[in-house]
Amino acid sequence: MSQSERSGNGHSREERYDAQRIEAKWFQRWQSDPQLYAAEPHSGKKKYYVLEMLPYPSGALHMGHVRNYSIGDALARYTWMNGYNVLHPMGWDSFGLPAENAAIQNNTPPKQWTLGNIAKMKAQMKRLGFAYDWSREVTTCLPEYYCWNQWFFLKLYERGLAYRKKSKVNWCPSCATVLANEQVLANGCCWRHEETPVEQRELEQWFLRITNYSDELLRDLAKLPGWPEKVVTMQRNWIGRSEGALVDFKLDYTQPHHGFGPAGATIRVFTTRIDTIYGATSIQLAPEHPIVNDLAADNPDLRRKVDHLIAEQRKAKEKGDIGEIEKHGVATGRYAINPFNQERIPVWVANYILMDYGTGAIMSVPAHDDRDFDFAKKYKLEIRLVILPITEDDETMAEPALPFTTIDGMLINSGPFSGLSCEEAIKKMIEDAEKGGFGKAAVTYRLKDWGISRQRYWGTPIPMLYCEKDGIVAVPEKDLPVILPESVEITLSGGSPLARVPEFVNATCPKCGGPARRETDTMDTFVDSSWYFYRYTDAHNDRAPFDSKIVQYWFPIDQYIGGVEHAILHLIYSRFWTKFMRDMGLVSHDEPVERLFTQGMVIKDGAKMSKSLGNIVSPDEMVARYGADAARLYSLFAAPPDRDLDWQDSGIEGIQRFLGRVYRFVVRNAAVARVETGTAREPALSGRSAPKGTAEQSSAARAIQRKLHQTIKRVSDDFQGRWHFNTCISAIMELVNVLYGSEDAIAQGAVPKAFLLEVQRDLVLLLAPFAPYLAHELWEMLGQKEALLKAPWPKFDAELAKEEELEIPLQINGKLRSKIVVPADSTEALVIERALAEEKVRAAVARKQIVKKIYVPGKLLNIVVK
RNA sequence: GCGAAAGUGGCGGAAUUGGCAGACGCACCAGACUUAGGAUCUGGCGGGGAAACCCAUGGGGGUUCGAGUCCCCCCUUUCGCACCA
Repeated sequence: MSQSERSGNGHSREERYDAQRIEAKWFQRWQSDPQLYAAEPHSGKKKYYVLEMLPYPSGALHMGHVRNYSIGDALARYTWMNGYNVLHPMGWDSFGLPAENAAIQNNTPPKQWTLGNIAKMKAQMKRLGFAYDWSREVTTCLPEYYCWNQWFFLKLYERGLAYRKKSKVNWCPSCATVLANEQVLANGCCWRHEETPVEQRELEQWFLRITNYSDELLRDLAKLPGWPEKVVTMQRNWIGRSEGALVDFKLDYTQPHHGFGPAGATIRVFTTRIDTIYGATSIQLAPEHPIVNDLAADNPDLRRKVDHLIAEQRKAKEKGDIGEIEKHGVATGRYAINPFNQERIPVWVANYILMDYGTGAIMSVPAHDDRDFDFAKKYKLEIRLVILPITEDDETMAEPALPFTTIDGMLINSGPFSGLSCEEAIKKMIEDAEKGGFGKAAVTYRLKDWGISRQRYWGTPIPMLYCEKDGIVAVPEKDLPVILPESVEITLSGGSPLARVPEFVNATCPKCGGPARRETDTMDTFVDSSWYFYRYTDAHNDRAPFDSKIVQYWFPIDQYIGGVEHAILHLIYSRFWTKFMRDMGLVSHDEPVERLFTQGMVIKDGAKMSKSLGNIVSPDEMVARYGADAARLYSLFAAPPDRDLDWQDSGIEGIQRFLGRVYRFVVRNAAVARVETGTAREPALSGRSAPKGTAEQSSAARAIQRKLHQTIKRVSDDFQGRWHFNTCISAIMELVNVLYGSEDAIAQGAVPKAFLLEVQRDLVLLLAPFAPYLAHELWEMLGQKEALLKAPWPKFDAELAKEEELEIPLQINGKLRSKIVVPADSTEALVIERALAEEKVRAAVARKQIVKKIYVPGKLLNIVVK
């Protein structure tokens, strides 16, 4: 076929790549087979659990979802093709505040709104061709699921891991509910209302004792080599373990007219540098420290100043520039005794001390701490040097620049401890403090217990009752689930909407049979997502959250894929939940997720897509214009998946063009190859049955074969390694370009037909994980009967991928001067001989002395001359 | 302030181990075809220069036969953490 015949009067109708027609056809077929993507319950195959983070059913998928699921779907399909029993489920994180907002705005019940959204998004996912096992779909807002949230809550309560306490909580006025610490942004605003400062309120709340697992959550990060370093670091920082000591400073009551108040006579400080304690020249208390209240009780002037500090701290916290505010404080006029040397040091209140870290009190050592140094300078407090740097020459030990904060030092001015290294001193001083009963080793954490009470309607009811006689009483397991009532008036003020539903609130105490009031708070939705991936393995179990034996088969999750924004919240709660379930005997592993992948954001014009910027790209529109395959392939092609992706409409057009090229090539060559191979006149080119170098193998055919196997390697390697699907898709494009470049040779019959069929088969197989619609269409066109979903992945043959000739760049003194083509098996001597015969090299080397010849086999030759 | 990642053509990006910088795609330019299409095919495309060549991976040094890649200093961007005692 000549070029003009091929493209002459435009493409005939069947040569046009009509994504909509193809995708509609396969969509229909796939819908008619609900078992298509089902995981096998009993299988001798190796299992593979690939999971994408379940979405919140907001109403429509966005491009971030498409990207996330395209990665997971490609992996699932690749894994199927490699013979695994694959679990690839999907579900809905469907409780949460937006449903209530929608209810208020549209007067639609949250359930109806949510289920409607789920239906819409599920249809979008199906249209995009994602291969989910829908028989395992999990919808967290349905009683079949949240029943088990309640069941777990009872188990936590039985084990003392759920408890109720009055505490200062983060209150978002916009959400009209409490937030977990993890849901408060660094700027002190709500994670969902980035402009709304979170307030502090005192409320009775339910907490989960995640801090029981602080150490294990930290330690087991070492068991997660398959997690991004970044996420591991974020979790480590979030847990914030800090090793040090608690030391008690007694208030000095030898001062006239002072007793002590309800907070006692002892100020307990936390320090990581007990070795510097002889340098402590003041005690600094957080403004909200209980002892401050006592000290200010009969001192209105101090009270006023302290209140000012509190207000200032709060304001800074709300503005988000805590850390930026200037350090200042106020002397209380009182003194405390350093238990090591009985020295009286002044007690201050300072705005840089936080009540919610450590003990809310520190010993201030200006010479060896940056902040204490600044503070002491400002208020002219004594700065006493107690640590010297260790130098080579002991004689000339110089005074360091202050503050000297490093721990590689030696103590001076520290009584019996002088002369010890810091490390030694820390050990010894803690021992002495323990012996003396005024201190001990201690570890503090930044991680706090997880407050899960939410004063909202659309969530899992907490299965607890309050009886006038028996107090707090758990709902008996047999009475679960506590059903969330459906006709509830929803407002965003006045506490939980459930409190206004008498049928819900009024209950009977299971202990005494008397009247009881039901808990009207619901659970944080992060409870739902902490264990949902276990439910997928046994989604219809109505006797237990899941069967442990089934979980045993599928867990851990082999690959979890989602956004890095869940690095702390969801991923730390999930780890906690797994450990708690392990301690219950429900599961036997320590960590739920073997490998984690965090994909980058999809942005447009350099900014995150958002309504206000008007730069939203709608998946529906992309699918309608270019097809699902193009949308998916582009989302993988435009950038490596771990980086942000800058969406460009012209880019997806290029992808559509590429799919068209593939389509047209197969349309032109499928039938030819099929018919001819039916007669088996020509040997297949590849495989061991066809010896290389036989006459039938034109150089064009060999070139195609070489490129094919190089492509198989590149694509396969990427699935095993870096997941740089952008480069493996470009590799497939290169293969297609080679096929186009060979069309004249094909037309002349220089490419054996059986091989032509095989190349097309492999091309389709390579494309199948990324563009399933087109791949299925072409697979059928090639006359393949086997199911493409589980057809074996093409095998890479290194022999067939080998180049016969190599182009060797020639450098003179490291500068590229020329290139020569040599047989691939050339010896170094031959390459050098040929290189020296090359004209440009001869000129460059003339009248010069060759100092050195560096040959990198198959790569390059560098001749060093003088 | 601390920690991490990144910085390469007009654009997205490639170069996985120190070995031809710019693969693949977009945009653009030219040509072909013409049932005139926002289709398809072919070719060109970092900068300078007629050419030989020279310059070029945020900037400056260094190591090396050879550096986008390794080392040191600096700049910028993004992300995370942040009075954490």
